[in-house]
Amino acid sequence: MTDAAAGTPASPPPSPWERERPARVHVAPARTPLSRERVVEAAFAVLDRQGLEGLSMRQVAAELGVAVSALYAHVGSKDDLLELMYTRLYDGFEMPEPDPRRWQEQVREYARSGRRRLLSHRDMARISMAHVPFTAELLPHVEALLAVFRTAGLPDRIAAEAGDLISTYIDGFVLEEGMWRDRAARHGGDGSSLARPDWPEMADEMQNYFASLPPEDFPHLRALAGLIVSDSSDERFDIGLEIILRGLASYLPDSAAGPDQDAGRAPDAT
Amino acid sequence: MTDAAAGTPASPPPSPWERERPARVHVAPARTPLSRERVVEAAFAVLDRQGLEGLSMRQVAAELGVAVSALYAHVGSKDDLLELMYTRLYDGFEMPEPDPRRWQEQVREYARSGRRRLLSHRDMARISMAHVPFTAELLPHVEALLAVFRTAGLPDRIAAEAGDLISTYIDGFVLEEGMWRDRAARHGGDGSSLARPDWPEMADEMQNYFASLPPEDFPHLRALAGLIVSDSSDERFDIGLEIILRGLASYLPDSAAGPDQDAGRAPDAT
DNA sequence: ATATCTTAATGAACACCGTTCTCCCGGTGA
DNA sequence: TCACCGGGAGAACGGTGTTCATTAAGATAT
Repeated sequence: MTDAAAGTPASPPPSPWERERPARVHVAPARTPLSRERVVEAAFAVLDRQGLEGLSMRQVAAELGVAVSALYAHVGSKDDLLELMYTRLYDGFEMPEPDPRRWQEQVREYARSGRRRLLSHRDMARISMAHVPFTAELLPHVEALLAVFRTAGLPDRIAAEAGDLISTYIDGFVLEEGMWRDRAARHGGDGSSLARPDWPEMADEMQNYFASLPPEDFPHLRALAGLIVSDSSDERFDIGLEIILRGLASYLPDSAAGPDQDAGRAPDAT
Repeated sequence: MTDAAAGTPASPPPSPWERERPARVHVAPARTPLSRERVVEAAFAVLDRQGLEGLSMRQVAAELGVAVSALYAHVGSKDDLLELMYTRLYDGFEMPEPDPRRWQEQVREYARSGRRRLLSHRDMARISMAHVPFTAELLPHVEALLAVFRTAGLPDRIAAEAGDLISTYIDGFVLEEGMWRDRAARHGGDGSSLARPDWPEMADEMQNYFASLPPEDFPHLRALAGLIVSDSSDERFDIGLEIILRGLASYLPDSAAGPDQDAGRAPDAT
């Protein structure tokens, strides 16, 4: 493409059997070296912009201005890349020093910050759901969480399940949040470049739909409609969390009489 | 659609947020009746044989000995097909008549049979996790579940969350089960046509791994290792379920004194 | 300075994927 | 009898993850 001069007889196009020599066009503007970290970073950029469906190796490569195959020198496979993204979610995740008197508040804090991290990247809950934290980098976090439960005095069988239980709850809750968000986006932004959430309108439609159900067949759904499509996801998250915490607390040896003083509603998350 | 579940309440009109399906199945088949039902059936066959990654329109078509494009006369899209599979999971799912005195046992039964259904098809939990039961066919089930919670006397805010909570728990638990199963299969059956689970060997390896962790850094993980990789998934499922049930029970107006007589450990003991 | 080795990036290729389009066959209603 | 039309066939389009041989560039050794 360099020599398209008009005056000189143009070279014929190369015959198919002779290998075309690129003649060193468009090379090397002294770019920063590609690294695993940069690949993961670009993957997050693509994920946030296009969602998990749009997260392809080619898109990541395009984000970096690099060939697709160059990525495989740093990540091994797409699954590998997703696992790196999953692991990176927990970078700098501070785990509490177990304090038996504050264990419920500590779990609350863990769960809320976990949800916050999941919400910080689009479709991140879907990625998290597909992975298990039993890798070398993540085991310390699991240990710290189990420490909270066990030093709180929970029986071993309960403590062992508690970790899975709240982790699954966090992932599942945020995943469902994302599904509603996507649905609302598809609802409002029809093919437009920018799909605005349009959540209030959709919540209204759902309310109307629930209200239109035959009252004799769906009394409870109608009664709870307002709470189910509640616009305050934070509150819903805290309620589910509290249910689990109360269930765990009931296994404390000294909890012969219901929830302790710390098991009330959370003081409204920010 | 011709044979709706007889025992369950009638399906309401489709909600506005669920995508409209062509639903052009009305012609009486004269010859080979390639029907929506047969497509879904073939999809399940492929799913069970090849897993979710191997479930492609082309594979389904091959299963039926038919061209790929023929499928689109009956299902509209792959997402549509997945939703049909998700919906079919609940076919013939009998929901209990709410009985305030047996509500915990009713929830236990619901959860266990839900898990059983999820386990009846490979990777089904992943499909279930990606969907929401607020479609016309599934709303009656949601209603019935909420009925159990509400007639049990749970406050509305709690009952509204309880449905999501245990549904998420069931899906999440089975999804994790499947992940371990896959990992074990990849572990033992290396490329072979038949990947045997080989679970005991992998459980041993995990035990060894946990045991090899530095005791001063991972005391709790080491202490709980045996319970975490327990070979009895049924028991683990029941324990997590019991935690949730106890948490819910704590919101009952008359539960000033901890768990009631029905909230003990599941009958199956270690 | 020259030759060699190493590393990372390239572009083409492969085998798939979901979806759509056109074409054609065969049974049905008039 | 004949036009019609729905359902299946087959090819095609643009996209996917991954692999391969080749090349450009830098470092090292002679």
